[in-house]
Amino acid sequence: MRRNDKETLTAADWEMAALQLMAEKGIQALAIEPLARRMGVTKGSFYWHFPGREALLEQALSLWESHDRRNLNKSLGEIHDPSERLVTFFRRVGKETFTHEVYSELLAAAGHPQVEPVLERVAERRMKHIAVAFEELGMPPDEAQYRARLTYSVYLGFLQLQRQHQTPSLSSEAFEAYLDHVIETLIPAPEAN
Amino acid sequence: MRRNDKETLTAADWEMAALQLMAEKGIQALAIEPLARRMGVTKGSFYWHFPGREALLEQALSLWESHDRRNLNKSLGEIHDPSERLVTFFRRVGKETFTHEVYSELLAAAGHPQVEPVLERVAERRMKHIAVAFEELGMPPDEAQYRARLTYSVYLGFLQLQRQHQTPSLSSEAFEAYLDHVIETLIPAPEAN
DNA sequence: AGTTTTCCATACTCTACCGTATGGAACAAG
DNA sequence: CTTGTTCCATACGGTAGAGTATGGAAAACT
Repeated sequence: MRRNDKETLTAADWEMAALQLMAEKGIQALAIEPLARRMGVTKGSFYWHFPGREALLEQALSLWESHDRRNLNKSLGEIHDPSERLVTFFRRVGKETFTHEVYSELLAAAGHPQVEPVLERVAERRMKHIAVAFEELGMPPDEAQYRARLTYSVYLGFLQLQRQHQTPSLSSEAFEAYLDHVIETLIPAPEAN
Repeated sequence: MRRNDKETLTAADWEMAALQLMAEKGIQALAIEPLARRMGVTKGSFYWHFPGREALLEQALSLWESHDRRNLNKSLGEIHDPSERLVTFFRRVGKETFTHEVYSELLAAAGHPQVEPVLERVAERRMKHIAVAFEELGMPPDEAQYRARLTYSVYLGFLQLQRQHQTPSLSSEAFEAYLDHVIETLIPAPEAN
């Protein structure tokens, strides 16, 4: 029998704590000893659950990616109107804060050998998702793909500006006005066609 | 009299080499000892020219920012047609490779206390520049500002995708086609009005 | 009860870098 | 030629974190 109480830590606990730390201080701050201190234990614990830092990062990234994948398919997949689906995509930047904070830090670590493939897959999935929506709005496939890349770039750029504190507060009316402009510019009106 | 030959290093040499290293490996790789090794000297040299790592970074950032500022005012400022000016802004991503490589690495280091203010100023300057162009195209100030932010976000997102190797080669026709789409979507046609 | 796992603490070693202290070669100035 | 200045090398001490080795307490099993 395992001790399932909270007296002892599991590998999953370490992975969650790792994501938490990454969301706050970035991936370069993911170090074993500081993390252990934060969890009230020593690294002796860590090295029992994981062979090393690399493995922890690998698992944490994998955990995050599957969360993200589930979000994409479930939350966004259930919206039938493509126009509304695209709008929701932008609005989600404000919600799901944690997932976005992690993503934002991962973006800063592109070039890292373990992070790079994750970023590539996630961006690919999301852009395909967006391209489909534009096709459903009547765009030819080529244009839909370009528009999807453009749309996703806008999203990435917004995250970057957010990191630089150069974006209006997400719940302000300035943000809403900007969002309206973005939607108007990028998403074709459904009834004009 | 100073020895002006190449036997001895200057502070400017260190700053240039620092930018070079940052462009290649990122700002977190800017360490004194590795940099000194690269330059064929030891850190004894460095600590003669600079009080510490912070000062070097400060100077290097300042150097880069003034380069960037000059580029913005000179290269882009001389183009009178606002439409062409905006197009040129996007096309410059391919040229001026070094400046963009540095910028790309700086973006990854947003949140760094010394980097953050630089990024804010640069983005602010550029977005104002872009907003002016949109105003010259007949947009009301509010909309021009939104469109400028949107345009700059596209640019930032493109840089990010480039870091992830998810952008077509800059000299391919796929890139040209995408660029056409971006221009068509973001920049209002001059003769339609 | 005795033994075996499980989980973690402690105490090392090792590497990489920062910053300092000091000496010394080369050149300039007198 | 001597002296001072410029520029750099060498050697040292200090910090932070990675990974290893080992012991030990507590639970789980038999």
